[in-house]
Amino acid sequence: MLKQERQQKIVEILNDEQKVIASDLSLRLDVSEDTIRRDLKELDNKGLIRRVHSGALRIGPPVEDFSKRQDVMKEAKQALARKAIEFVKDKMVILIDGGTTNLQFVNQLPLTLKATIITNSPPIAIALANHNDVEVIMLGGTLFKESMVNLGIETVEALENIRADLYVMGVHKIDATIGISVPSLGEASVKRKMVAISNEVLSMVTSDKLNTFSNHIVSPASQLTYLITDNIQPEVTRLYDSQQITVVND
Amino acid sequence: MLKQERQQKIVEILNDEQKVIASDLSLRLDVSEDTIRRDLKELDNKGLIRRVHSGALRIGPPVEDFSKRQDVMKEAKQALARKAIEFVKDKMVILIDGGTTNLQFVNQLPLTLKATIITNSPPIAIALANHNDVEVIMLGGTLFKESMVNLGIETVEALENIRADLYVMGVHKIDATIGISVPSLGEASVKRKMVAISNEVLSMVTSDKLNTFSNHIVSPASQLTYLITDNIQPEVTRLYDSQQITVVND
DNA sequence: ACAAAGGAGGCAACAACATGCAAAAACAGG
DNA sequence: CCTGTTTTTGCATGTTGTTGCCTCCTTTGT
Repeated sequence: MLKQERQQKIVEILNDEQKVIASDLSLRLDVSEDTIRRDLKELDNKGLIRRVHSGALRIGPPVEDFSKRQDVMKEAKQALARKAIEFVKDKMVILIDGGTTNLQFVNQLPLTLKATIITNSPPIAIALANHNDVEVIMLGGTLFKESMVNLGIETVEALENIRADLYVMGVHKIDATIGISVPSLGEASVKRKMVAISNEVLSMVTSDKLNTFSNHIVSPASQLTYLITDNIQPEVTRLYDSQQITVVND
Repeated sequence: MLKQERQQKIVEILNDEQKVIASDLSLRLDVSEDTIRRDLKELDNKGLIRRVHSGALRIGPPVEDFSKRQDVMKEAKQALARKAIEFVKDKMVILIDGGTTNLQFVNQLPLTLKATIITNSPPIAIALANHNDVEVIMLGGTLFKESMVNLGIETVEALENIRADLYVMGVHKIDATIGISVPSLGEASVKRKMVAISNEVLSMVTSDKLNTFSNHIVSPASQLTYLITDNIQPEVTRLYDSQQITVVND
């Protein structure tokens, strides 16, 4: 039995029975109590359950869908996504394009979120299928299979009639002076348009992508409103700060 | 076995079983675990699956009833799909909308197929991610989560400029005299448009859908070019045959 | 306060993983 | 048809993740 599977089961049990005892789980799931405790600790850290002595309690009335919250990403990326979530408010119109980090981001969105989400990435759309109060608008185009996003003039044209509160941009490469760049022309033009029609732009960037660049420039870094990163070097922060970008570190 | 083929299979298995273990896949697909891991990594990067330690998880699970329908009459649907494949030739422009039967259909398409496939269903687009010689064009719209298709005026408008050789229509209900009908208005208008711009129309219909109808009529049955069914009653066949529809039974 | 149960942290065993490399297969161009 | 190149694969290497056990500490209930 997979670890994730086991943790999912714990949450499910907790949804039915509202309290859970570690020693009991150990028998039911056929692992040691130590493992159960570690599971409970992890789930508590994610905010999915509330740990108490001898077991755990259900966190609240809303039934959490666990499958949307699996921990697959590296600690760094998880932290980034969690930070980014804070900038999302109900009733927003949010534009999201592709990328693994963005996918993790939508997986972290609360199921109770009420919003309109516009995306050109089929995997992102599917990941939002369980969010009942999110209206998903899919942008058409030619499927670019490398990164699973729809691109093309149709995509750009469809964006003409749209205004978004927040654009969550997937970033391949970023350099404080050169700007944000991608390896393909099609992606660049769509992203550029998305920046143009959005009030604020947010990007989650792991530190390995900082200070790198590719051949197609999307926009200067200064177009970013929020830069979520796990970088700790203060000079990098200053570099972006000086461009009026809100930098969020861990 | 080709790499693409293998990855395709992994996604399929994951659709059925919602979890997958690397060592298990290694046996089932008869390649080393290293290769499986590389596959999982690639698929994860594309956002098609979610990697976890020791295996991978399905990205969904998609909408509850959508995934439930997956199992129902699966055998029958696969059989129909196999029959339908014969009508697909290289270089065709094929229009496909949603539905589990249609999903089975694209899963059966040979990886070597060279074609343009236009769809308003994100799961269908994703299922085609490994077909290197298929250009996938995704139609935008508002995601209708019940059946996982994009609908709306944008969708209909995008179809204006398109002509297709073959439309593979997902059918909820069909009656020889009443025609083809669906439960929602949005679906009806998109399907109607799709019929209008396609040279030929093919539908796979399991026998339980024959002689049933819903409230929104798409078109008379006579619009169908091919009707693939597992029905064995000759009088039903005659009924459709008399409308110049090519009926294919098992 | 004391005994019993629960929990934290360290450790070892084992499984799963990433990476580099070389052989084999598929491919492209002449 | 042959040759050089790229892709794919399996293996060997060292690394990381997961689990159970152990010890020592903390909480709980009486």
